[in-house]
Amino acid sequence: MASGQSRAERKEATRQRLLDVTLQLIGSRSLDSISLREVARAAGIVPTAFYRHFESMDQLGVELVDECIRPLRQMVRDTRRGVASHGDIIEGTIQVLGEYVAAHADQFGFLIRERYGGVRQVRRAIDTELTLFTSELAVDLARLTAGYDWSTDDLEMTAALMVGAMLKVIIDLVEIDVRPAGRKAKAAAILERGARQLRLIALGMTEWRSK
Amino acid sequence: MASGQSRAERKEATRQRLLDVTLQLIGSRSLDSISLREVARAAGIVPTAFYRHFESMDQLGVELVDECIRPLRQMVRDTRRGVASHGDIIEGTIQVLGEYVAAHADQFGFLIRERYGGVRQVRRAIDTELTLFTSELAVDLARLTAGYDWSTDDLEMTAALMVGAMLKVIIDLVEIDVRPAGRKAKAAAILERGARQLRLIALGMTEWRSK
DNA sequence: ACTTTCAGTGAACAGTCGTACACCAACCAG
DNA sequence: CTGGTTGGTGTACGACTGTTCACTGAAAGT
Repeated sequence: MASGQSRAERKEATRQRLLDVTLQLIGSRSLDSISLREVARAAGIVPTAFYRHFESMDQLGVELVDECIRPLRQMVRDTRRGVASHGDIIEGTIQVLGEYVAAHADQFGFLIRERYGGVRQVRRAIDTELTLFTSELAVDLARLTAGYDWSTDDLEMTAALMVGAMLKVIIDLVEIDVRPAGRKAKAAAILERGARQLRLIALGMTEWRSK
Repeated sequence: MASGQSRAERKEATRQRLLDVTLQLIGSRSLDSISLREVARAAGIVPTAFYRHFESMDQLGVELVDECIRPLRQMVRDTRRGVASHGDIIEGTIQVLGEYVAAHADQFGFLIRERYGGVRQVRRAIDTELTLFTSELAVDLARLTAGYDWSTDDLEMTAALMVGAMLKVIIDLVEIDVRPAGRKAKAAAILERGARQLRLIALGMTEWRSK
């Protein structure tokens, strides 16, 4: 352990280590089945030193959500950019989705597992982000349906349906990702199915009229 | 505690009590954050007596899934019956859904929370049931799309999309159900949104052609 | 150079946990 | 009536938990 760092840097390093080992320790268990001592042990510090960085495991959980959601935000941004250049919106979205989930399987696994099972604060943090995601998609849809005067309610419900479908794709991807026997083929099938579901919805949109 | 029962009946009674208190103890926590001792305490027996009924909390969890899924099966059956008598399939389905979730909020809450966060065996038990549900819907859809020669893949992906949407409805219903401020109105809004999502999908189906 | 700050230490605490074991006493079959 | 079966009891054990407290020593501020 070379130590050519300032004190603040050292602190930030262990803090990050605590977050990292927690994520990796989680594997496929729930956050609140992991003890503070266990995390400290894995991070190579004494239990009491944990409190120099977080006041509880719950708080660590909330900050872990933030960190896991950052790549998700990046994904959304990239998708929107990719959309501008590609002709097929759905194909582009699905492709980006596949890449990001593969690159951040641990983080997505954590988010999925804590979405409903976790502590209230953690659940809330995830839920907020997801709602935000949905509204952003609704805005995009408004652009696409301009001229058909869709109600905001209809836009929101369609966006929610699409986000739900994408979420299911992510979940399925993460679930196969753990044991990589024929991983690529399975992933492709899941993505393809998601794409078809989006197309089906898009097809419905062409016929839909807000009443 | 009047005891005008046979020994077998007494045993079954405490067994059921263990399942009941676990479900009610779960409230909004995860199953594996509940200790064997806690359950025994709530059921009014000594910790060691727990082993006369289940060999571990995990096994109790699996059996609890079975018990919680029974009303779900009933719901599916009722829905299909209701469909035969009603003109509007979607409207009927949604209505039955709303009633069943309201009547079994605890059970559904448990299933939702353990769907991704729980122990492997519990997750598997829930997943199996859900997959079965989807295939049954696919069969129903095959009847409706007869003449348009849909591929089985397309039937399955459409059924999955619909089940996903319904699942989201259930989740939203359970989440508001805990604090009943304006519960009825919110529930109605959620159900209405779910109905519209199903209609949007149905609309897409009329335009879809399997390639 | 001197003092303050503070990330990390190590021992100790009161609890809770799962489980093993010997022990009842009420039921039931013979 | 009798003897085995078996839910349920009570005690005990070692392991692990979150948190307290006084501490150390190197970096940072002056």
